[in-house]
Amino acid sequence: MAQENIDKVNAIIKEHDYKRNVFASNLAFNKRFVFAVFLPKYDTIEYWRAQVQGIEKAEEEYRNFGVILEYHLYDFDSISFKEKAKEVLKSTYDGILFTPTFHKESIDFLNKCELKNVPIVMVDSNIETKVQHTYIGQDAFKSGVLAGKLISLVVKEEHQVLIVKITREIEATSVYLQRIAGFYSFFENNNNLNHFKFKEVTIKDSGEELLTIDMFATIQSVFVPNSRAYLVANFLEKNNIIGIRIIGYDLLDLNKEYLKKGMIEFLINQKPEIQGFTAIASLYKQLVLQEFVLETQYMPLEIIVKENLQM
Amino acid sequence: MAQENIDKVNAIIKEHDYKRNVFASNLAFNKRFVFAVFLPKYDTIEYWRAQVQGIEKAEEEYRNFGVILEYHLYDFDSISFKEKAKEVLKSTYDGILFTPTFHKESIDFLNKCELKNVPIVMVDSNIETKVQHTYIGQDAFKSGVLAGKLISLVVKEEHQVLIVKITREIEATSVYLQRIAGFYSFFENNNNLNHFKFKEVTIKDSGEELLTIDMFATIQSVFVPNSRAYLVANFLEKNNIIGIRIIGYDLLDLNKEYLKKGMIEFLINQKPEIQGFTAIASLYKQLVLQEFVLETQYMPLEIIVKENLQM
DNA sequence: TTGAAAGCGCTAACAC
DNA sequence: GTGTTAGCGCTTTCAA
Repeated sequence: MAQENIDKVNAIIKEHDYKRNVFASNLAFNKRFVFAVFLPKYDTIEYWRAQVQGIEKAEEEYRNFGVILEYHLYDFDSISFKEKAKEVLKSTYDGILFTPTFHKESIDFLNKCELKNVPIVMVDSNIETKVQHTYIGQDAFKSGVLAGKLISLVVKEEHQVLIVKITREIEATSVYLQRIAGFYSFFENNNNLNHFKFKEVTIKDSGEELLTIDMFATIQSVFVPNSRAYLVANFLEKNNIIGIRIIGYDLLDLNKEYLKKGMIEFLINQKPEIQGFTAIASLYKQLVLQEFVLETQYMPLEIIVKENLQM
Repeated sequence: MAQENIDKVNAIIKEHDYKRNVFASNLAFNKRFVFAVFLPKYDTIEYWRAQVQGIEKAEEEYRNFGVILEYHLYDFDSISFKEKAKEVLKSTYDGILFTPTFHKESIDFLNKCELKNVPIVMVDSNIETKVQHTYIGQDAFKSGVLAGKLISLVVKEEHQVLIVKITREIEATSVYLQRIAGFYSFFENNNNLNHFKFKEVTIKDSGEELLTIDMFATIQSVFVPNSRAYLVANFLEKNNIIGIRIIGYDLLDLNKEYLKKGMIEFLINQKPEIQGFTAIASLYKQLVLQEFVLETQYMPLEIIVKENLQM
């Protein structure tokens, strides 16, 4: 058809506000949409279990609409990651849901995806790349700023904050570093808060036994920039240290327990279930409904205290 | 067909995990679903504007699926309410979205709806009735408890809280009364918090001019159990009274402004857009997808401070 | 490049 | 009560 006529048709379509009938279209199209879910194994990591719960909810909701998911879940090491990446690339998918757990390997994976021209949705943490993709997750820096604010609310005069970094990853791009940066920036930008002092400790490999009573000697509050707040709470509880306010991240069962007990004051939730659900929904909208979707969807930063914790 | 055969067919359906093809089904059914939106006029009340924004988003999302909305919006008085109620009942709708603004009139409306056997979704506040319906909204009592907690966090030793009731409704079932009940209950259940004293003032008709400087003489914090926190913030700002923490409800533009300025400390958000969206989605799921939906969906209680306010 | 026709899986109307 | 069939609006295929 000549371009001229295409334009004419489009004009008429627009004029009459014609909308394709989704039912007829998809019935005739008669296609299944198969998405790859390429994530860490969730049976070992509670955070990812929540993401997958959201994904499964979406799977159920969209199953009738021809959406099928195939899971490729790796152990939390780069070798397993690369293995599964190969698997994903071998098959032909209509869309890919993925999180950049290992930086270099992820870049590599994305570049290979680009060649196959498959829509990609990235969850949990973003990555700098020219490869076109949708991001659904938190704004880590801002969540650190929020943590700073929350600490500042419960203040007494002289106040010392301990930042406890408990981590096994050594990635320089890690989310928790952005959170800490945001945390400090809050106090820098509010210089009426100069009665705050900070101390940092770093503990490798989730080893609670590396915490010592000395660390908490002059401390009024603790900031744990990842999901391990329960380790600190547990330590303080065991050693009968009271009156220290803990702020942490993520609604893990253990964190929730200490929140209920009052040992943890605040948790910032990044809504992993919603992330997972939204990610699949985003692929569904792009492919099944052929709708335009936003490139970046930041999750709202949810403040959870004992009183608004959902069971 | 004999019951025996029905059972057989159902057994086979189950065995083969047969799922009706939604596309084919709705294409053949070839029906439009028309829902009535029966709410207060949103051009005068910002809270309802947000609800309607969510409704419109759902309208757009589901338009392709045969969903059509018809709006019946009333002025905030019972005469207008009754008028529009009559309108709604005259037409034939596949579903009704509604909020019980006026108690007696709402009961009446619900009873008449029941005769027509139309699915009803109620938003914002619930009502005790035997008429089958879905409720989507907040847990007002719990939100009051949460407000209590938040006040307790920012405490100094001797602390006096002023509860400012600014309202035009006199309904005994009003949401704000449940919030106040929840608020007090928080302090009753935490009797280590007995250094809190409370004072109440009631102001009719959103009249800011009825606030006086005396009211705030010995006050460290203010609880406004509805969306009028901005009136108090404005008064304090004009009179140069500083150091009083305000906690209120709802992300109205004015409230947000004072939150940004630091004049309001906390806002509890009941997510009106999400309520509106969810309400339409619920009708859609019941009718178009013929799915089972939950009878009650409480919105999460969202704590908003300056640092996690979304623009 | 264009036109005609089959058929996607289901519902509703109709005939038996 | 049961079986048959047209047709919903679109995509794809095949023929011209």
